Amino acid sequence: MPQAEQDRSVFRAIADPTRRAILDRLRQGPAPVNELASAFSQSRPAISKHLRILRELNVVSEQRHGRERVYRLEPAELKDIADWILPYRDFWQQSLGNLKSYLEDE
Amino acid sequence: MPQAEQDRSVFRAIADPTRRAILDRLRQGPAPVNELASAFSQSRPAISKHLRILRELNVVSEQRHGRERVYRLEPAELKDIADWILPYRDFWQQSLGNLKSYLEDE
DNA sequence: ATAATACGTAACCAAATGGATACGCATCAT
DNA sequence: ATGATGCGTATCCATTTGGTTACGTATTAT
Repeated sequence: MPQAEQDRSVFRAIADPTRRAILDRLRQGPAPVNELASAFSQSRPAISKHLRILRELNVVSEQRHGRERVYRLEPAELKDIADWILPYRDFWQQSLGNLKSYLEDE
Repeated sequence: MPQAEQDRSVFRAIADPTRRAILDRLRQGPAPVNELASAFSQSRPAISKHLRILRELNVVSEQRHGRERVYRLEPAELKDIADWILPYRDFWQQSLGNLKSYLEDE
Protein backbone atom coordinates (compact mmCIF):
# COMPACT_ATOMS: atom_id res chain seq x y z
CA MET A 1 0.00 0.00 0.00
CA PRO A 2 2.07 2.91 -1.21
CA GLN A 3 0.28 5.62 0.66
CA ALA A 4 1.94 8.99 0.90
CA GLU A 5 -0.28 10.47 3.55
CA GLN A 6 -0.66 9.13 7.03
CA ASP A 7 -3.93 9.06 8.89
CA ARG A 8 -3.81 10.99 12.13
CA SER A 9 -7.50 10.88 12.95
CA VAL A 10 -8.98 10.16 16.35
CA PHE A 11 -10.31 6.91 14.92
CA ARG A 12 -6.77 5.76 14.32
CA ALA A 13 -5.76 6.95 17.78
CA ILE A 14 -8.31 4.82 19.60
CA ALA A 15 -7.61 1.80 17.42
CA ASP A 16 -4.73 0.85 19.70
CA PRO A 17 -5.83 -0.93 22.88
CA THR A 18 -3.02 0.59 24.93
CA ARG A 19 -4.10 4.10 23.99
CA ARG A 20 -7.70 3.29 24.87
CA ALA A 21 -6.53 1.98 28.22
CA ILE A 22 -4.55 5.17 28.82
CA LEU A 23 -7.63 7.25 28.13
CA ASP A 24 -9.72 5.03 30.37
CA ARG A 25 -7.22 5.54 33.13
CA LEU A 26 -7.21 9.30 32.66
CA ARG A 27 -10.96 9.38 33.14
CA GLN A 28 -10.28 8.83 36.82
CA GLY A 29 -8.05 11.88 36.94
CA PRO A 30 -4.78 13.29 35.61
CA ALA A 31 -1.63 11.21 36.00
CA PRO A 32 2.11 11.54 35.41
CA VAL A 33 3.80 9.41 32.79
CA ASN A 34 5.44 6.96 35.16
CA GLU A 35 2.15 6.07 36.74
CA LEU A 36 0.63 5.43 33.34
CA ALA A 37 3.64 3.44 32.19
CA SER A 38 3.73 1.21 35.25
CA ALA A 39 0.20 0.09 34.52
CA PHE A 40 1.26 -1.58 31.28
CA SER A 41 3.87 -4.17 30.48
CA GLN A 42 5.60 -1.86 28.06
CA SER A 43 8.60 0.37 28.30
CA ARG A 44 8.13 3.98 29.31
CA PRO A 45 9.27 5.28 25.92
CA ALA A 46 6.52 3.23 24.31
CA ILE A 47 3.95 4.95 26.52
CA SER A 48 5.58 8.28 25.74
CA LYS A 49 5.01 7.64 22.06
CA HIS A 50 1.38 6.80 22.65
CA LEU A 51 0.98 9.95 24.72
CA ARG A 52 2.52 12.01 21.97
CA ILE A 53 -0.03 10.76 19.47
CA LEU A 54 -2.85 11.54 21.87
CA ARG A 55 -1.30 14.93 22.62
CA GLU A 56 -0.98 15.94 18.99
CA LEU A 57 -4.65 15.16 18.50
CA ASN A 58 -5.51 17.17 21.63
CA VAL A 59 -7.15 14.19 23.22
CA VAL A 60 -4.91 14.73 26.22
CA SER A 61 -3.05 17.78 27.49
CA GLU A 62 0.29 17.95 29.25
CA GLN A 63 1.06 20.08 32.25
CA ARG A 64 4.56 20.28 33.62
CA HIS A 65 4.86 20.03 37.39
CA GLY A 66 8.50 20.15 38.36
CA ARG A 67 10.09 17.21 36.65
CA GLU A 68 6.81 15.43 36.24
CA ARG A 69 4.51 15.79 33.26
CA VAL A 70 0.94 15.34 34.24
CA TYR A 71 -1.44 14.24 31.53
CA ARG A 72 -5.08 15.18 31.59
CA LEU A 73 -7.99 13.93 29.53
CA GLU A 74 -9.32 16.38 26.96
CA PRO A 75 -12.26 14.47 25.63
CA ALA A 76 -13.68 17.14 23.33
CA GLU A 77 -11.95 15.70 20.28
CA LEU A 78 -13.55 12.34 20.93
CA LYS A 79 -16.83 13.88 19.89
CA ASP A 80 -16.02 12.90 16.30
CA ILE A 81 -16.28 9.28 17.33
CA ALA A 82 -19.59 9.79 19.06
CA ASP A 83 -20.94 11.76 16.13
CA TRP A 84 -19.94 9.01 13.75
CA ILE A 85 -21.35 6.14 15.76
CA LEU A 86 -24.65 7.84 16.58
CA PRO A 87 -26.55 7.08 13.34
CA TYR A 88 -25.67 3.40 13.71
CA ARG A 89 -27.29 3.34 17.09
CA ASP A 90 -30.71 3.71 15.49
CA PHE A 91 -29.91 0.75 13.29
CA TRP A 92 -29.12 -1.75 15.94
CA GLN A 93 -31.94 -0.57 18.16
CA GLN A 94 -34.22 -1.11 15.21
CA SER A 95 -32.71 -4.57 14.70
CA LEU A 96 -33.31 -5.40 18.33
CA GLY A 97 -36.86 -4.15 17.96
CA ASN A 98 -37.40 -6.37 14.97
CA LEU A 99 -36.06 -9.35 16.86
CA LYS A 100 -38.28 -8.57 19.81
CA SER A 101 -41.48 -8.38 17.75
CA TYR A 102 -40.42 -11.47 15.84
CA LEU A 103 -40.03 -13.38 19.06
CA GLU A 104 -43.33 -12.05 20.38
CA ASP A 105 -45.11 -13.16 17.24
CA GLU A 106 -43.97 -16.75 17.77
CA MET B 1 7.00 -3.78 17.47
CA PRO B 2 7.40 -7.50 17.65
CA GLN B 3 3.84 -8.33 18.40
CA ALA B 4 2.74 -11.91 17.95
CA GLU B 5 -0.99 -11.30 18.14
CA GLN B 6 -2.96 -9.16 15.75
CA ASP B 7 -5.78 -6.91 16.82
CA ARG B 8 -9.04 -7.74 15.11
CA SER B 9 -11.29 -5.50 17.15
CA VAL B 10 -14.03 -3.29 15.78
CA PHE B 11 -11.95 -0.31 16.85
CA ARG B 12 -9.24 -1.37 14.44
CA ALA B 13 -11.85 -2.00 11.75
CA ILE B 14 -13.22 1.53 11.83
CA ALA B 15 -9.76 3.08 12.00
CA ASP B 16 -9.51 2.91 8.22
CA PRO B 17 -11.37 5.73 6.44
CA THR B 18 -12.29 3.53 3.49
CA ARG B 19 -13.97 1.02 5.77
CA ARG B 20 -15.86 3.79 7.52
CA ALA B 21 -17.01 5.07 4.15
CA ILE B 22 -18.17 1.59 3.17
CA LEU B 23 -20.22 1.34 6.35
CA ASP B 24 -21.62 4.80 5.78
CA ARG B 25 -22.70 3.76 2.31
CA LEU B 26 -24.31 0.58 3.57
CA ARG B 27 -26.45 2.59 5.94
CA GLN B 28 -28.46 3.61 2.90
CA GLY B 29 -29.09 -0.01 2.03
CA PRO B 30 -27.34 -3.22 0.92
CA ALA B 31 -25.05 -3.08 -2.08
CA PRO B 32 -23.02 -5.47 -4.26
CA VAL B 33 -19.25 -5.28 -4.26
CA ASN B 34 -18.87 -3.57 -7.61
CA GLU B 35 -21.11 -0.72 -6.56
CA LEU B 36 -19.07 -0.25 -3.40
CA ALA B 37 -15.80 -0.49 -5.28
CA SER B 38 -16.76 2.05 -7.93
CA ALA B 39 -17.29 4.64 -5.22
CA PHE B 40 -13.60 4.61 -4.29
CA SER B 41 -10.47 5.15 -6.28
CA GLN B 42 -9.15 1.75 -5.31
CA SER B 43 -9.11 -1.58 -7.05
CA ARG B 44 -11.94 -4.02 -6.45
CA PRO B 45 -9.68 -6.53 -4.67
CA ALA B 46 -8.75 -3.81 -2.21
CA ILE B 47 -12.42 -3.31 -1.39
CA SER B 48 -12.85 -7.06 -1.18
CA LYS B 49 -10.17 -7.17 1.47
CA HIS B 50 -11.84 -4.42 3.45
CA LEU B 51 -15.15 -6.25 3.18
CA ARG B 52 -13.54 -9.43 4.42
CA ILE B 53 -12.33 -7.69 7.56
CA LEU B 54 -15.76 -6.25 8.17
CA ARG B 55 -17.35 -9.62 7.44
CA GLU B 56 -15.15 -11.54 9.87
CA LEU B 57 -16.12 -9.10 12.58
CA ASN B 58 -19.80 -9.48 11.67
CA VAL B 59 -20.14 -5.79 11.00
CA VAL B 60 -21.50 -6.66 7.57
CA SER B 61 -23.12 -9.79 6.21
CA GLU B 62 -22.88 -11.26 2.73
CA GLN B 63 -25.78 -12.65 0.76
CA ARG B 64 -25.19 -14.33 -2.56
CA HIS B 65 -27.59 -13.35 -5.29
CA GLY B 66 -26.63 -15.13 -8.48
CA ARG B 67 -23.11 -14.02 -9.23
CA GLU B 68 -23.44 -10.92 -7.12
CA ARG B 69 -22.60 -10.73 -3.43
CA VAL B 70 -24.75 -8.23 -1.68
CA TYR B 71 -23.36 -6.77 1.51
CA ARG B 72 -25.62 -5.59 4.27
CA LEU B 73 -24.88 -3.56 7.37
CA GLU B 74 -24.98 -5.50 10.64
CA PRO B 75 -24.39 -2.74 13.12
CA ALA B 76 -24.84 -4.74 16.32
CA GLU B 77 -21.11 -5.25 16.73
CA LEU B 78 -20.57 -1.52 16.57
CA LYS B 79 -22.19 -1.31 19.97
CA ASP B 80 -18.75 -1.85 21.51
CA ILE B 81 -17.72 1.51 20.11
CA ALA B 82 -20.78 3.26 21.43
CA ASP B 83 -20.37 1.63 24.82
CA TRP B 84 -16.76 2.74 24.99
CA ILE B 85 -17.36 6.31 23.93
CA LEU B 86 -20.39 6.87 26.15
CA PRO B 87 -18.59 7.66 29.44
CA TYR B 88 -16.50 10.29 27.68
CA ARG B 89 -19.63 12.04 26.57
CA ASP B 90 -20.29 13.14 30.15
CA PHE B 91 -16.81 14.55 30.28
CA TRP B 92 -16.98 16.83 27.32
CA GLN B 93 -20.49 17.93 28.15
CA GLN B 94 -19.18 18.83 31.58
CA SER B 95 -16.28 20.68 29.96
CA LEU B 96 -18.68 22.61 27.79
CA GLY B 97 -20.74 23.37 30.88
CA ASN B 98 -17.69 24.68 32.67
CA LEU B 99 -16.82 26.84 29.71
CA LYS B 100 -20.34 28.16 29.53
CA SER B 101 -20.48 29.15 33.19
CA TYR B 102 -17.01 30.61 32.92
CA LEU B 103 -18.09 32.79 30.03
CA GLU B 104 -21.27 33.77 31.84
CA ASP B 105 -19.28 34.79 34.91
CA GLU B 106 -17.22 37.25 32.88
C1' DA C 1 -20.45 -24.40 -25.82
C1' DT C 2 -18.38 -19.99 -25.28
C1' DA C 3 -17.73 -15.55 -23.75
C1' DA C 4 -18.53 -12.11 -20.36
C1' DT C 5 -19.44 -10.80 -15.65
C1' DA C 6 -18.87 -10.64 -10.57
C1' DC C 7 -16.52 -11.73 -7.43
C1' DG C 8 -12.66 -13.98 -4.04
C1' DT C 9 -7.86 -15.15 -3.23
C1' DA C 10 -2.70 -15.50 -3.84
C1' DA C 11 1.54 -13.36 -4.15
C1' DC C 12 3.99 -9.44 -3.73
C1' DC C 13 5.48 -4.91 -2.00
C1' DA C 14 6.10 -0.09 0.22
C1' DA C 15 4.81 2.32 4.06
C1' DA C 16 3.13 2.70 8.65
C1' DT C 17 2.93 0.92 13.32
C1' DG C 18 4.50 -0.03 17.69
C1' DG C 19 7.82 -2.00 20.21
C1' DA C 20 12.97 -1.91 22.41
C1' DT C 21 17.46 0.21 23.81
C1' DA C 22 20.48 4.07 24.21
C1' DC C 23 20.90 8.67 25.14
C1' DG C 24 20.17 13.57 26.64
C1' DC C 25 18.32 17.08 29.52
C1' DA C 26 15.81 19.24 33.42
C1' DT C 27 14.71 19.03 38.08
C1' DC C 28 14.95 17.41 42.80
C1' DA C 29 17.53 15.33 46.83
C1' DT C 30 21.80 15.03 49.37
C1' DA D 1 28.34 19.78 43.24
C1' DT D 2 26.76 15.27 42.50
C1' DG D 3 23.78 11.69 41.91
C1' DA D 4 19.05 10.15 41.20
C1' DT D 5 14.64 10.77 39.06
C1' DG D 6 11.24 11.80 35.33
C1' DC D 7 10.67 12.27 30.98
C1' DG D 8 11.30 13.03 25.77
C1' DT D 9 13.68 11.70 21.57
C1' DA D 10 16.74 9.09 18.20
C1' DT D 11 17.60 5.01 16.13
C1' DC D 12 16.60 0.57 14.96
C1' DC D 13 13.76 -3.40 13.93
C1' DA D 14 9.85 -6.92 13.17
C1' DT D 15 5.20 -7.05 12.12
C1' DT D 16 1.10 -5.29 10.25
C1' DT D 17 -1.40 -2.78 7.01
C1' DG D 18 -3.31 -1.74 2.82
C1' DG D 19 -2.50 -1.36 -1.74
C1' DT D 20 -1.44 -3.70 -6.52
C1' DT D 21 -1.58 -7.29 -10.44
C1' DA D 22 -2.51 -11.98 -11.81
C1' DC D 23 -5.38 -15.68 -11.53
C1' DG D 24 -9.31 -18.99 -10.50
C1' DT D 25 -14.19 -20.01 -10.13
C1' DA D 26 -19.17 -19.70 -10.32
C1' DT D 27 -22.95 -17.64 -12.71
C1' DT D 28 -25.28 -15.35 -16.55
C1' DA D 29 -25.71 -14.09 -21.49
C1' DT D 30 -25.26 -15.39 -26.34
